[in-house]
Amino acid sequence: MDTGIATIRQVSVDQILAAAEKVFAQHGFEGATMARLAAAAGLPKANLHYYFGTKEGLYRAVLEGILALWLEDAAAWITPDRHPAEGLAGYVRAKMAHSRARPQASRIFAGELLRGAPRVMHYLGLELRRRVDELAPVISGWSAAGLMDPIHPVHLLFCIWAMTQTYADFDVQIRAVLGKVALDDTDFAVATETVVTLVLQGCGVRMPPAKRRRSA
Amino acid sequence: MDTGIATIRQVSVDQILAAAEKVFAQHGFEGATMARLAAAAGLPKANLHYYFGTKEGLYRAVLEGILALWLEDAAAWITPDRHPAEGLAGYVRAKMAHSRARPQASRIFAGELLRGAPRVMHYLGLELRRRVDELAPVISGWSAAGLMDPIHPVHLLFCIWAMTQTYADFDVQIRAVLGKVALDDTDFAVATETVVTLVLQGCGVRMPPAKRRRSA
DNA sequence: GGATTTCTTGACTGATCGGACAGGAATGGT
DNA sequence: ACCATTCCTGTCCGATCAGTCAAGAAATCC
Repeated sequence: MDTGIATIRQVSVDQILAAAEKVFAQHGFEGATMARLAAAAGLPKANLHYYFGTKEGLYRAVLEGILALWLEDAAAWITPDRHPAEGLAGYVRAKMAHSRARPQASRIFAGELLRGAPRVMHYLGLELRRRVDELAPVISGWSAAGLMDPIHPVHLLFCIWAMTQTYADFDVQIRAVLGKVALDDTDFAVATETVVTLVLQGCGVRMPPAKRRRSA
Repeated sequence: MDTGIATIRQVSVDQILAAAEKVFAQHGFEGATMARLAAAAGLPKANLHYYFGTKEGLYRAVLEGILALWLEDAAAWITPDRHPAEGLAGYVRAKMAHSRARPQASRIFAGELLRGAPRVMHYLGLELRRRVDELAPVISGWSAAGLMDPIHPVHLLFCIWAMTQTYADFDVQIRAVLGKVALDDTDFAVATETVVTLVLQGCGVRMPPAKRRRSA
């Protein structure tokens, strides 16, 4: 229990969580039934109740896994020691990669927000806000140092989140408009560069003083 | 029936649709129950079935009303005869105003997209795509005329939609981070100017040749 | 003012939901 | 070999769901 070599438990739990991420992303909390969640996990329905108690317990477990994964990029890239050209571009690229690799996670979070976040309100008001309060001064500092235009740092974050996550949340729309069954490497590269350009130029980021550069 | 002075019908239908927009926006399609929809409309449950047949019929009616309202701004602002500084800024401002005035409509649409648009797929692939195919050349034309940087016009639209609609769809998140119960005029003004700046500067829009200007 | 259509309503139904539970199977420690 | 714990699963249950229905009330038409 403490020592926890609960291999069977670990495997089953992971199996259920992975399946639940897909099902909840596709059907939402109310639309997902325990029967479907169980079928997706390849386990009897009662097993899900055995490991997670209730449907909401399972949902929260999925969300918590996502949220833990959710707040890494910003803190890693938006730091005072970086030039904004590096920090903002790196952050946008990381989030875009994230949108491509795990779109379902993003969609579950989006669905929760759409409904007013009834199950993660505490997180929004506390944890997320605390994180933003750490990021905003960094961006303001860049502006004050003359490395970029003065811009409202929090609204800039909202805009970055919106642009990057739209490629995960609303990808049906994007695929429909582009007339593609799935977005390929090129599509994502173009999208990423568009967002990076909008952010860097939009914030009037001056170019950094000639460090190492990758080929275009 | 044809001549249609069906006043009672008209009133009831509008009443139900208005209530349904709120309920569907808050709870989603699966989460909204006919009982709750009826309660919000102040009518017995059976009345909703009398006028709309099924729950999905009501939902589609709500969505269609939204979609009709949805595609006006772009065609009005993104036109070849405008300078991009005027067209893009005007479009962004219009969409931001929209996000503030009718956030619930935006949320229903967003919820539908999140789930893969099972009920409006035809619209995405046909109507929306057709509209975008009309808008993209206008933007490309602006770039070709040297009025702004060359940028992928469709991805630019995706980004504009994302940024403007995030203030409707995810306003819980925004309110939580800003620590506000509701966004006031100032908040929305700052948000709007942030988005306008990101778009105009981000696209490298040259300033138009000295027309009338408002004070800053 | 009687007939006819439109509208309203509470009561009902079959299906499905989340969840409970008890007992059987497998596992692991000794 | 034994036992205790963990894990698995078919079956059941009360609640709630979308949708039905028949009969009453209101409005409309001739």
